[in-house]
Amino acid sequence: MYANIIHNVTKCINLTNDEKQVFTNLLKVKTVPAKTKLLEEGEICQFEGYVQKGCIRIYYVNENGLEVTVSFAVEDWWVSDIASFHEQKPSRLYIETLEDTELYVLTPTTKEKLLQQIPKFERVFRILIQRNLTALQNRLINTISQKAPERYLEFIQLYPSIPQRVAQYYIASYLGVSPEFVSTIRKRLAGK
Amino acid sequence: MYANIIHNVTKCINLTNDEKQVFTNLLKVKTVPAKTKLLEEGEICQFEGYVQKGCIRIYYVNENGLEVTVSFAVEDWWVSDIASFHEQKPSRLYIETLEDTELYVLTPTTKEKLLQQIPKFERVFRILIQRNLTALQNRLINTISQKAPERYLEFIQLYPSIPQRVAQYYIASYLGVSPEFVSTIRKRLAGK
DNA sequence: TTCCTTTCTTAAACTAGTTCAATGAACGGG
DNA sequence: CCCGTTCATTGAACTAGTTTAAGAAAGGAA
Repeated sequence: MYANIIHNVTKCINLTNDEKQVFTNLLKVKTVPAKTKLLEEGEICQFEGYVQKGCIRIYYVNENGLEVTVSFAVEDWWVSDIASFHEQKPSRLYIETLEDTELYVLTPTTKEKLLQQIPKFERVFRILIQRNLTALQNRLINTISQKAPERYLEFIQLYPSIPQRVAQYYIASYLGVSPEFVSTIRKRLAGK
Repeated sequence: MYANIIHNVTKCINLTNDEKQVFTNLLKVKTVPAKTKLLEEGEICQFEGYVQKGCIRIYYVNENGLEVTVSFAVEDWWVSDIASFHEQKPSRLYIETLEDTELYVLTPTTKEKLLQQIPKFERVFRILIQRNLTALQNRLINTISQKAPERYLEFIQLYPSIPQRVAQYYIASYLGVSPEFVSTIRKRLAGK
């Protein structure tokens, strides 16, 4: 049952069987139907979740009501608003399931217990946040320096399963173009 | 001499006089002339620096040779490639002074010593990286959801001193527009 | 000062992407 | 099974931003 998440974590640190036990005992299983909001703007994020199954979207709504998808999370990704979770301050983001989803979650309390009992987990979370930072930096650079068709190609490299799974306007809101223009891009690329 | 950096750090944690002493003893003062590269793509970043005086630019050069300015750092900002520094892996970024600059730097060694002797500094660095993440997220959202003139206005809010200090094409490469279009934006805004 | 170099501005022609509106495809509910 | 809804496609008219090229300002070195 916990094979995936254990595999994910042991890429960063080694765990004894006892430690694996302690870890998985602290996880809460959360099963959520599609189209459910796990976090809304203004709320304080109380979870860090590992996606066992399903698909999630993290997005921001700007002053004009325009949605910007910051990232997706599918199987084997972690999802949270890290800043809101750590500093226990209101989030600017929405987090929403796009499919029926199964998560393993840590709350501030269980995460603290985990770090007390197995301090080397600090490393796991530091690596997660650094990866997050690097990914975001790359995304920013690409957004600024590349045209939409190139960004689309990189997108499907990063999330190969997403185009089959979610509505096209979510992809548009990730790429920062109109849904119509995603159609145009696809037609052009198919033509080659 | 170290008043600024102490003030910066004590916004996150309290320090006794002894601890302040330990901290500042571990800092290396680095004086760098303008137009000097502190880090180039492919190198491993060996510093985290606090800007005591001067102005620095962090940028990325993409496949087509186009430069994208990721951020600036002026007085009271920290500067580093966090991912490269922590994981001791090659950087994708360039870091360059735009003015004669005075930095207080930590190396991997001195940072480790600092954390051993005053573990509560962990908190300072965790907050730095989280702020970095939040700032980057906001920047991405703005880049995607706003037009260039709005982005320009937010830019001068974030870095009020920069337009007077650096060439306009650096601002253009931060905003993701051509230098000519920055001219156009300025003319339009001045006209109001 | 003068000259040279670097940066900034302006305008005209162009390209990337948007908006609007209409049509078409896919899907779930009764 | 049909019907309503939601999403994707297409095209035409439009807007934001680029490119190129030329000239004007500004700054530094001799």
